[in-house]
Amino acid sequence: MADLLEFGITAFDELLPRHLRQELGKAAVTRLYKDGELIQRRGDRKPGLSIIRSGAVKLCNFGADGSAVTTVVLGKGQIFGEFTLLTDLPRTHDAIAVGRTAVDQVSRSGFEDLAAREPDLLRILAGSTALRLHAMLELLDDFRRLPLPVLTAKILLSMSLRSGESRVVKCSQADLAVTLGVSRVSIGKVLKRLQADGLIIQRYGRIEIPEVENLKSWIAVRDHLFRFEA
Amino acid sequence: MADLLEFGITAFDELLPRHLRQELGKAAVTRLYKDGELIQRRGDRKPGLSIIRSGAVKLCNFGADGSAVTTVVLGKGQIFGEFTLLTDLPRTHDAIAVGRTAVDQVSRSGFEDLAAREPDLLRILAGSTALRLHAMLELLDDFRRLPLPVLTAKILLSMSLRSGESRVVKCSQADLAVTLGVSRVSIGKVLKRLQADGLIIQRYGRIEIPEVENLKSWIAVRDHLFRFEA
DNA sequence: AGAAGAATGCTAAATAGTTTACATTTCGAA
DNA sequence: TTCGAAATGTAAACTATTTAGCATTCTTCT
Repeated sequence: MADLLEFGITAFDELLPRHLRQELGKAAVTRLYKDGELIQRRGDRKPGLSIIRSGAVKLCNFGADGSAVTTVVLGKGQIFGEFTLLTDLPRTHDAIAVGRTAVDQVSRSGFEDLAAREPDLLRILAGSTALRLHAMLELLDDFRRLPLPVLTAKILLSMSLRSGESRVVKCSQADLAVTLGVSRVSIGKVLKRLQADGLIIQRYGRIEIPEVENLKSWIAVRDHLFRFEA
Repeated sequence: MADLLEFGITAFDELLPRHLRQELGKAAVTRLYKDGELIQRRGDRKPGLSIIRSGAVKLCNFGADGSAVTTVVLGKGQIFGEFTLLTDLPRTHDAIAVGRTAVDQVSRSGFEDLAAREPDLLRILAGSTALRLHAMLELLDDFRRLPLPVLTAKILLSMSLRSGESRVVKCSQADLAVTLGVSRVSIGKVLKRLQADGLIIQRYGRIEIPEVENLKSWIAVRDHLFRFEA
């Protein structure tokens, strides 16, 4: 499974100054999960903040009929559960470990105590949430506006920048299809076109981007709102 | 112009306790705008919080070629500009008044002063942002998963609940088309079907929903993730 | 009441995307 | 090294959506 969304957003943990990161670590209990293990269920009333230390976590919704939708996959340094601290909502998604995963759990009271001593904490949490909201607004615009090939290219670009190796995206066609909400056949056709234009190279279970700059300018020609600041 | 998105979300102003609302009012300068008047430009560096008192504000992005995309339309009690308080971002969108509009502007320093005296303020702002993020995550899921007729019905339902009269949505087919990112012809066909099923009545510049419950159950049959909590 | 502008209705041809089904390739584990 | 699972390639029939154009209806303003 590849990173699906929330690419290119500075992780919460990276926004924290060192001393806050340490304090938060003291207030946390680390738990390990195996691949596929359930971390929380939608509707759970145990409030708290969860910080991913290693591995990844996918947040899903399950329908009455058992069908599942993955809303987002979060990686190292990213958080979930902040809704339970800031609002009265229960856990809004099922959370499932992707690969071996370590998660720091900070209880509501642990968070409240620290936030009372360190007012910056709440501000950083709010800032992190605001950044994510901003990214989602832009992403939704893209989904509404852009034809599939351009949207695909843009998403691939984001994914490549988020991953360490900026030239390789680990992601199957099937994953991409789900992410973009289209069929695998359509994605196959689009990728074929992008490859024919020399923008990507298709591999087994991954996609290579030989020249990131070429991809950027290809997108820029087709998306008048494209700005590159990341 | 109709409300486009951000339906059904409790407005920031409604989350404030009375005394905070008053304090914030004292720190604010109210400005009036005519229909279509520019309130702010993307990239403006004047940080502050803007609270809509009456009328509406649309947030847009303009492309290099002059093309415009409306990201969201906000109504009474809703806010914008909070990104400039919580992050280092400049104003992220152009803001344009829709109809005669009054906006309270609270400067960054005004907000900071009040937030220092009233720690709840920041918490409520963070909660409001979190609620909006949550709504956006669900909305993006809907865009990816749902066939157009179901998505259309769901959006109409949200819009109807947000408006005072819950049985009427003021919205042209062209507005709806832009909101959903499809052509007007497609929307026309979808609405025709929904009308044939007795779920809506098309009028000139508005859509009526004779029985909200019928619409809900029609959606529930077609969207296994549909939950109605609002 | 009449005119103008806004919104809707409708059609036809072209394009895009889905579904289904199966063949082929790649990778990793036995 | 062989086998099986996962991923990709491809094709055909079908459905959905777009584009472009014009006719019609509704509303508002004068």
